[in-house]
Amino acid sequence: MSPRSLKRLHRTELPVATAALARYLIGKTLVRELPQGRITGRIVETEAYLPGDAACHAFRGLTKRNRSLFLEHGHAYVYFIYGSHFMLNVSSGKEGVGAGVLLRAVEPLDGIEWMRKRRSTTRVPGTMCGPGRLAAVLRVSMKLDGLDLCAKGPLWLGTAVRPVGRIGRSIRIGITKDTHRLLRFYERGNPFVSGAKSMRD
DNA sequence: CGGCTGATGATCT
DNA sequence: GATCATCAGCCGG
Repeated sequence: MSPRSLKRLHRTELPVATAALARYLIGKTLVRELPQGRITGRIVETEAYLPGDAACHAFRGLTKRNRSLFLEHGHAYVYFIYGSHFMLNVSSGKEGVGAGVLLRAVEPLDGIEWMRKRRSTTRVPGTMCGPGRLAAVLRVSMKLDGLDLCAKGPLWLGTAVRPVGRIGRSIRIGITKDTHRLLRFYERGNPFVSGAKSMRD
């Protein structure tokens, strides 16, 4: 099920603006190359973190931790939080602009059996719903921070394998600043989207 | 389903 | 010392 038609997204086709990129990435493919094989998933939920947005990690300027957010759009920004989870983001904006898109949920496409072994849970459907679970299954860690997701490598963005459904929009999940902004995007009705039921319709 | 809580460690004040 | 873009487990309805 890894069709030849799966191609890397070219940087020139990625929207530069953060919210536009967050919306654009819904339905696209996330590809993880591992020694054990390839895992692919369909991106079904994202959140935008804009310049001037108090919830964005770049809000207070460049630091060692958030420097990848300032890379040209299409690079990975990975960080560690709550003592146990890695979060995977796609940088947005031109080089020097601190903004990005958090990948919150992916619908499993290929490599599902291997993914399940990675997680010692009895729950089957929610394998990659939620940013922490997503990173755990795809073995995303700080080693991937700063990676070019438009280039051949261990993690990259690919074209959609099937048409995207209706896209919903809501407030972002789990933040404490700038909470009212409608910067979360998701494919409506997709069972792999995280959050409460009301946040999936 | 929805709501709550403790775990856990890097980062910044 | 506080904060934090979360999660699993547990509880009540």
